[in-house]
Amino acid sequence: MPIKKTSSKPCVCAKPQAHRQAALALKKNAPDEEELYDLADLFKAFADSSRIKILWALSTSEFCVCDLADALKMTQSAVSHQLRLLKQSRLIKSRREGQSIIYSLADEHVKKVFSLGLEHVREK
Amino acid sequence: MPIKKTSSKPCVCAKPQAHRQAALALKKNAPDEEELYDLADLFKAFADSSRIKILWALSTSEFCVCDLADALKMTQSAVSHQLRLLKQSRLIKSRREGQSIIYSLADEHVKKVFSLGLEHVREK
DNA sequence: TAAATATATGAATATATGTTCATATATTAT
DNA sequence: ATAATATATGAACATATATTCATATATTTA
Repeated sequence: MPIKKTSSKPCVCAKPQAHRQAALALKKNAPDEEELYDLADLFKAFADSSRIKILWALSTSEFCVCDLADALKMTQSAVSHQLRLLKQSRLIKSRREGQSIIYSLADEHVKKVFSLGLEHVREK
Repeated sequence: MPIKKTSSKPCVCAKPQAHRQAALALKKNAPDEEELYDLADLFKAFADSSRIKILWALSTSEFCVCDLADALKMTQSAVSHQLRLLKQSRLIKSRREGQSIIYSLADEHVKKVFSLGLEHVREK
């Protein structure tokens, strides 16, 4: 990773005093660096329309891979790759059932995030 | 955009009947294609650690660009580029105040999404 | 008006990521 | 055991994107 150059010097902006105090408060109260990375990673899982579709489908019912592919008009391979990412993000879980692997949501968080997001999108 | 090949034929999976019905229900009740794209786009705005940091900062206080850069150890240019994306996503707003442009959250949705995400990340 | 400060932006670059293709692995049926 | 079916995965490719660098624009100050 390259070394990030910071801005050369603090600006003389409209609210220097207020911002200095706010910046200090930031450093004290902010979630630590790692937690913010995890948070960004969580949202990355939702940040692709293929995965959104998969998550939406799984929020209505569990599915095996090929039925997901069929319902979402995606190739089996593409679905499988995305399922792997979603599982790594702990958003979904799976179990084997004969030849099939059945995928489902890991918990209720996905539905909550989903509906909150939809709320925002629909407000406009 | 390339033509997506779908899986060649429906599988004979463990729960064909249940999944056929679920797939049909999906097509009837799913948010339309465009809405799902918008939803993915919304989460894309949260899906980068630089933007997450910016949003976190703005959830505690309004800031001008250079104070943001200073507080987050980013270059002024990088911050400005990201602020543009966040504004396009309607997550933040801005006003001019003298030489400075002051940025702040557009509404309470960001905080809600944020805290819901943190909840998930912290549960593990 | 000229200089200084704050912000925005286009081009270039490096990196990340989504899909495809080919193929490997695992389970079931014959 | 062999064939068929379901899923997973590595490599290659195309695209998206985050940052940097140089510079443009806008406001304030001298």
